[in-house]
Amino acid sequence: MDKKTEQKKVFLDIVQQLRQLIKIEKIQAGEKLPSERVLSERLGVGRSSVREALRSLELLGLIETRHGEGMFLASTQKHQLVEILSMFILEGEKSKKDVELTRQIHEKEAIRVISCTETLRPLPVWGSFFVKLEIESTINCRDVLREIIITSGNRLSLKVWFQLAVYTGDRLNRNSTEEEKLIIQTMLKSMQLGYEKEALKAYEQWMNAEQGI
Amino acid sequence: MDKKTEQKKVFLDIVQQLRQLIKIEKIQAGEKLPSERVLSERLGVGRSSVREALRSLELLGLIETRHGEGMFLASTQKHQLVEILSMFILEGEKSKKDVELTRQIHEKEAIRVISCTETLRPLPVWGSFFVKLEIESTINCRDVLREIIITSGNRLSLKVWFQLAVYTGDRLNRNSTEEEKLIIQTMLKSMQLGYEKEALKAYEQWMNAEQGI
DNA sequence: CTTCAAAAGTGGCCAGACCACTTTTGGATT
DNA sequence: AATCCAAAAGTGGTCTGGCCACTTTTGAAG
Repeated sequence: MDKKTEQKKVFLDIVQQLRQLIKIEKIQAGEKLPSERVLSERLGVGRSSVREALRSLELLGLIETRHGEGMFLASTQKHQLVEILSMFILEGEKSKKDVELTRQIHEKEAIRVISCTETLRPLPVWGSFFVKLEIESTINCRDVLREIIITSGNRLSLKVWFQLAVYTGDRLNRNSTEEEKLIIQTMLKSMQLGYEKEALKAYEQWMNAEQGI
Repeated sequence: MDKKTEQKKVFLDIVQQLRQLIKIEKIQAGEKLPSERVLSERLGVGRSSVREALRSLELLGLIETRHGEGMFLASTQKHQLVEILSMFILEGEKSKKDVELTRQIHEKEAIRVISCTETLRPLPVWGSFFVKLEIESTINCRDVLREIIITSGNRLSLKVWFQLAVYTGDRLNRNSTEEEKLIIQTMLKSMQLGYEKEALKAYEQWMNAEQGI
């Protein structure tokens, strides 16, 4: 069913797989990534395709390359806007509440965009989520939200969100409760069906349930 | 002296040259770009390097590729040709469209918050706006939006918005047209009365009208 | 003039080669 | 044994050429 979205763009697929790999191997900022040749072999694709993906990530500032040494996961904060945000956060000018609310602004908008965009809803990434939700008894909250923002397609929004998510820390980067899992399932299902209101309602429910954690 | 700034990466250099090419040849949004092979020859580099640059721009959403057809400048909103090149912030690595969309995310949320919050709606600031709209034949677009964001009460959101607004520049910091003025009046009125949907509808209308400016 | 298959043009992807640079290695020197 | 240094290995940077899949154009047959 997802044939048409799968047949395209190997280099985009590689970008996804790289993110998986970084997660699985727990590669931290500043640490070394596998070499191009190794990635090429491990992923079963040509080196040039790997390079296309890596160069894209480099232009996004997500990785650094050092000639003769290798590639490294970029230390965060290269973006002007991001720096400003960080300054604001460190100043503690207001409360965590504003950070949280602002983060949620981006999350809600992403949900709206996806729910209202025909071409975004049937993406294979959702399928993998549903499978995971079936198999696993829990799921990482931040991962779900990040995937949603990424899929919405606004890369600047993603950058802003990511910084805010980092600040939110372990209150976001944690496994869901059983109750939350059900809500998340409802939300994703609604998004996929294009039910914007239901999706947002589930999202609100999720965020409220989170308060008790 | 500029040892460290010297262009080692060909693919980054190509990104720059593409920007020049688009400017010189006056290629507009939606129009076709030279083929990879032509670019390769014209820029005197290998096709694989050209592809690394192009794929990076694609991931950034600046160009679209259609298999068998060619590559096209991403058709964002129908801007005037004036500063298509400013769609690129090569150091900032973000596209104009994303900046605008992200800015609007914050604006819309502020409108929602105000419309749904009893204590925010009757604020005196709105009164002064209505007076001004009565007397003056026009009003500064940025001022209106800034006031809305400020009133919504999320200071972090305001900071983010302000940075984005600076970047948007004179397309935002300008006086409204007669048509816009009426829309703005409708929007403010709706907000004050708590009519969220109507307010957002007017906002959308405003932003769409802005495209023609 | 219409039809439609072949050709041309284009992006997608891969394999191999060479270069420049850095790190590692292992033998020679002290 | 410790040190030093040149060779080897590892890695990113780039180019060439090839093959495939897809779209548009072309030109000959009807």
